[in-house]
Amino acid sequence: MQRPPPLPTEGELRLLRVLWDRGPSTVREVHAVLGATGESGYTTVLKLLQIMHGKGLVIRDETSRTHVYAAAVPPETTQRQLVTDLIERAFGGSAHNLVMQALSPQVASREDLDRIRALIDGLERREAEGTER
Amino acid sequence: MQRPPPLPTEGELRLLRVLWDRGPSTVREVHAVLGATGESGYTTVLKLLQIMHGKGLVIRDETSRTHVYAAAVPPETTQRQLVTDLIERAFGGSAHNLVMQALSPQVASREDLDRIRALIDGLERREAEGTER
DNA sequence: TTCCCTCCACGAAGCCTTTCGTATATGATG
DNA sequence: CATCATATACGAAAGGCTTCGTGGAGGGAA
Repeated sequence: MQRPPPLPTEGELRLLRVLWDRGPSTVREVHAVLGATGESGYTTVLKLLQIMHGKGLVIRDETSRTHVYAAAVPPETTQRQLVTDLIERAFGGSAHNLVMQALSPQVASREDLDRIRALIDGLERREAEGTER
Repeated sequence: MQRPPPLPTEGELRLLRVLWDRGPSTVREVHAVLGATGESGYTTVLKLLQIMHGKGLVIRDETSRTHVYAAAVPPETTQRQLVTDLIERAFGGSAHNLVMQALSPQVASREDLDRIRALIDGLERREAEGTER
């Protein structure tokens, strides 16, 4: 039995996002993507991926000499954990309070609000149907 | 001119929540609240409050010998910063993606969903009126 | 005044995260 | 086989967070 991986740190999350975007990747590939933006040494990326492997945040294929890393869990799972954690730490455990802040115009763009409304519409419709039957 | 205070760390947020709940408080009072739950040494709380004062996260009244600490910013401001930060780090900058995760049943309770729907209803109504005129 | 209790200030230790330099192994090339 | 480029592994340093021990100052009680 294996416990779920811990929450990723700041830097780990940066790498995870690359792996989620690209799918399984070598260290060099991940480094190339990051080099475009934040700049990080090659061995730094390598070390971090090794640590993440130790934590169970990523899995890797070692059959070829150049290992291929992949995220161990889908983005939704990690994102849900992060949201849950933030709700717990900063919003007294209430998802409602968090959403309220997320909907403030300083945070959500016009497009965000439109899409969120559509989301809620769908949610309400599905629930209404469920209630009728 | 003074820059806004940085994002609070985990431990700092714990103390901030006490100050937001209680209003201005002495070290001893904050410590008493935390002692009920997480258990933290008195000097630990003191030291952390001092650091937070240095960072501008809290203000303090030093007129009496026992200083009185208060949060420097209202909870909404910090919460908005935290949400924005998380959206940036984990959701590719899209508030919509975050709200989607927050609305998942594993995160939001039935009460949360009800209240969020009411929130959206109000938001839509206000916007509809604005559109008509 | 003297004693004692409470409070703040300071410093240091332990831990984690992040970064990178260096050493070692592997495979291709001549 | 010797050489070179590239990959991984290892270790250490720097910085930040959290914790607490100790020292010294202040104010009330005897």
